[in-house]
Amino acid sequence: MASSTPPPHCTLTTTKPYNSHHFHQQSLQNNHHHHQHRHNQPNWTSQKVSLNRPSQAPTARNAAKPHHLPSGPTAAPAPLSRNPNFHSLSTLPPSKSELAADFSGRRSTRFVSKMHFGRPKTAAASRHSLAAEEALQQAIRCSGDDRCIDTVLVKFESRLSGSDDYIFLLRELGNRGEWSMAIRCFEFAVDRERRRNEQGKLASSMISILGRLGKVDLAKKVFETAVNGGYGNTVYAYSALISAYAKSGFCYEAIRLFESMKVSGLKPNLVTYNALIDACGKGGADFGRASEIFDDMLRSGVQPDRITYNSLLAVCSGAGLWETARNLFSEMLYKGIDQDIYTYNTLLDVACNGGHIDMAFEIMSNMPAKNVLPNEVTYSTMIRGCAKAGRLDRALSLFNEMKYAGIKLDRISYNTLLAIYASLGRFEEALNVAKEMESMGIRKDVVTYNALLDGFGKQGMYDKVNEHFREMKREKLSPNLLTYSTLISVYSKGGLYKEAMEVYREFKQEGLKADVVFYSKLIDALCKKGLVESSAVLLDEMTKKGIRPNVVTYNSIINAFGQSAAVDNEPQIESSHLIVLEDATEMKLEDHEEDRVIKIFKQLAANKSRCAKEESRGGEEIICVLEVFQKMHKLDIKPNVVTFSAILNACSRCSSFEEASLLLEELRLFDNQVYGVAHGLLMGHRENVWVQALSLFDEVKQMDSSTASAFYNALTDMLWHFGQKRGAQLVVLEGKRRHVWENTWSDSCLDLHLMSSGAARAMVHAWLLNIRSIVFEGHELPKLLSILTGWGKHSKVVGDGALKRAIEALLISIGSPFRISKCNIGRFTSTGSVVAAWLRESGTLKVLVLQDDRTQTESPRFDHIPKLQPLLL
DNA sequence: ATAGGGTTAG
Repeated sequence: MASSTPPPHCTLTTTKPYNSHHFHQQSLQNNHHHHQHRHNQPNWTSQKVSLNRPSQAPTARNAAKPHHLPSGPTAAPAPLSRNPNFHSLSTLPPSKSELAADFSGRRSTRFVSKMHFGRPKTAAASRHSLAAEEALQQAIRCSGDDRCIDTVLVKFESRLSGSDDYIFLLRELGNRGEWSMAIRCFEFAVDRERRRNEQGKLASSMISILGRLGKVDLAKKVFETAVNGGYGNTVYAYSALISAYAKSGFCYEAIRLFESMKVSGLKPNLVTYNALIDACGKGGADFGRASEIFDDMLRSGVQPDRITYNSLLAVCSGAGLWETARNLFSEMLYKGIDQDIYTYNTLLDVACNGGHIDMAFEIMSNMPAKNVLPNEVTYSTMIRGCAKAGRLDRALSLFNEMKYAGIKLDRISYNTLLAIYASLGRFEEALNVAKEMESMGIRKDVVTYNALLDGFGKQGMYDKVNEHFREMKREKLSPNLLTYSTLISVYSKGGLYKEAMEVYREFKQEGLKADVVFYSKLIDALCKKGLVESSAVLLDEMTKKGIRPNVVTYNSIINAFGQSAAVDNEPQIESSHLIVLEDATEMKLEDHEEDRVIKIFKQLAANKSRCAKEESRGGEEIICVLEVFQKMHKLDIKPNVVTFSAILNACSRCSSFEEASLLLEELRLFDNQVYGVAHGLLMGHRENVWVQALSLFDEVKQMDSSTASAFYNALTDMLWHFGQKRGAQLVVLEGKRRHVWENTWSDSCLDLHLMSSGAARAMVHAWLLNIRSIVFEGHELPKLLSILTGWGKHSKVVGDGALKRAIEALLISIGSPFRISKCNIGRFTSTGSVVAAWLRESGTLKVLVLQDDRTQTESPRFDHIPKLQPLLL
C-alpha cells in the first residue's frame, strides 16, 4: 500500500494532460497580487473535517487551492458598468485551478497540421522587383539542391535591389516549405547588406518564416546569429522569435525570451505582448499567466487591442474557462474594442468546449446583427461542439445550413462531416462525403483515412479496415502515428492480436516513435478486453522507455477494474491457425524479441481462450490495481475528477466492502474531501457531511457537463450499490437541482438517458413521488407520462441497454403501470389516469419511499461493517 | 500578432 506516500497534490480538473514543459514556473503566479484579491471565496479545504481519520497535514494543495467565482456558473457576468474603475483583468475570475496548467496542454499535431494548409497570407503591397519574381521562379526549380540556389542568387545579385527583394524571396520560399533554400538566401542577403537596419529586417523575416514552418530551433539559431552579428537586438527579432515559440507551443521559452528582452533594455510593443499572450494560449499556460502579461502590458502603457483580447479568449479556450471568456467578451464591448470573426469563433470554441451548446447557438445567432457573418470556421467549431455533446443530428443539420448559407466546405469541414458519419457507422454517407470532397478538388488526406479506419474498426468491419489501409498507401499517403495507434487499438479491441502485432511491427519499421497517447490507447484497448495485468506490464514498459504515463493512462486501468467478466464473448475471427508457424520464423528477429509489446501480442494471440477471466482470477486484479495506484503515487501523477469517478465506479463493481474499502483508501490518499463525502454518505452520515458535499459539488460543477455528470453518476451508483439508497437519492436530487444532467424533469416526462443505472433508479423514485404529490394535491396529470432511457447511445458500448433493462426491472418491481413504448424501445409510457390510480393505491407510497438497506451504523470504521450482498434489482 | 479538424480515461 502506498500509505506512507504523502498525498500528492491533486486537482479537480479534467483538462488534457501535457507532460512536456517546465510548468514549475507557474508557482510564481501564486504570489502575484492579483491572485490574492481576486478570490474572496472561503477556501473550502479549510473546512474539511476529519471523517474518522486523523486529518491530513496541510499540503501545498491546501495552501494554493483554486478559488471560485462567487456566482454560479450560469449566472451572468457582473455588469461592468458598475465597476467603472477596472483597468485590468482583475474583475475576471481566475483560472479554475493553478494546478490545472499541469494538464492543460494542447495537442501537438495542431501546430504541424497548420503548416502546409495554412491560409495563404493576403498579398500585401509588396515592394519587390520583377527580378525577384524571376529569381523565385528559378529558385523553385532548385528544390533540394543547395548549390543550385546559390547559383541563382549569384546570377541575380546585381538585379535584386535591397532587402525588400530578398524578403520577398524568403517569404515565397517559406510558403513553399523550402526553409533550407530560404536560409541560404537569407545568409546570402545578410552578407551583402551593410546597413544594420536592413540586416535586422532580414533576420526578423527569416525568424518568422521559420517559426511559421515549425522550425523553431532554426529560428532560434538565426536569432542568435543575428544578435551576435550585432543586428538582431531589436523588438522585431524578439517578437518574431516569441511568435515562433508560440506556434510550436513553447510558451515558457517565449516567456523566458520576453524577460531577457526586457533585461537587454528593449521595450516590448503591442505585437510583442500579443505574440506572448498567443504563446500562452497555444502552449496551454493557465489563464493566470496570460493575465499577468496583460497587467504588465497595461503597466507599461501599451494599450491592448482586438487581437490582444482575441488571444486572451484563446487562452480561455485552452484552459476551459467559459466564464472568464464571457467576461472578456463583455469587457471588449465595454471598452469599445471591435469584435471580429476571430473573437466570435474563439468565444464559440470556449462555449462548445465547456458543453454550453445552447449558449453557443445563441451567440452564433447574434452574429449577423453585429455585422460578423459566420464562416466555415464558425460552422466547423459548432459542428464539432454538437458532435462532442452527442447531438449529431444537430451537427448534421448545421452542414445543411452551411450549404444553404452559401459557405463552401473546406478540407476541415469535409473531414469533420466524414468523421461524424464514420463514427456513426454510416459508411455510405461517409464515403459519399469523401467523393464530394474529391470532386471539389480536395484530396483525401491522412485525417480522412484515419477517420474511416477508426469508424470501420469500431464496427468490427476489419476487412474494410484492411482495404482502406491499403488504399491509403496506394494513394501515397503515409500512415502516421495516429493511423497506427488507431489500427492497433482497433485490432486489439477485436481480439485480433496477430493483426495488431503486425501493424505494430510495421509501425516500428517506419521508424515512428510511440508516445504517451499511443501507449495509453493500447493499454485502454487491452483494459477493455479485461486484460488488466497485461496493461500493467505495458505501463511498466512505457515507463522504462522513458515515456511518462499520464492521468489518462492510469484512469484507463482503474476503469478496467472489475469489468473483465463483461467482455470477451465475441467470436474470434480468422488467423489463429497460423500462429505456430509464424512464431517459428519470428524467433529469428532478435530486435523484435526484446519488444514487450510484441511479446504481449504474441502471447495473447497464442492463448485467446485464456484472456480476461483467467488473468483476473482470484483477486489478483485488485492487487494489480493497487500496485498501479502505487506507481501513480511514485511518479507523482495527479489524479483528476475522472480518477475519482473511476475509483467510485470500481467500488460499485466490488462484491465486498473489504475490497471497496481498499479502493476508498486510495481515494482518501488522493483527496480527503472527495473521500470524506463518499465515505460519509456511504456510512449514512448525511447530515454531517452535507456541507462538504455541497462544496465538493460546487467544484465539480466547474467541470464540463459530461465530466460533472459522470462524477454524480459514479457517486450515486456506489451508494446505491451498497444499499445507501437515500444517500443516493440525495445526491441525485442535488445533481438535478444543479442541472448536471441537463435533462428535463417535467410533470409529463423524465429523461434518464444521461444517467447511470443507480442514479436513474434513485431519480425514478423521486420523480414518481413528485408526481404523487401532484395527484394528492388534487391536480390532474398530463394525458401521457413517459420515462426516457435512450438506447444506450451515450454508452461507450455500442447498443448497450443496461440502463433500459435496469429501469424496466425497477418499474416492474414497484408495480408501476409504465410499459415500453411500441415505437421507441428506449421509452416507457403510461397514461396519466392509470398512473394516478396506481399512485392512489395504499401500498404505493411505501414502495416509492426509499429505504436504506442498512441504517446508520454505530461503527465508524468501514471495515467493521458486515459484508453485504451486492444489491440486485 | 488572433479563429475551426483527426489518437487516450468518463
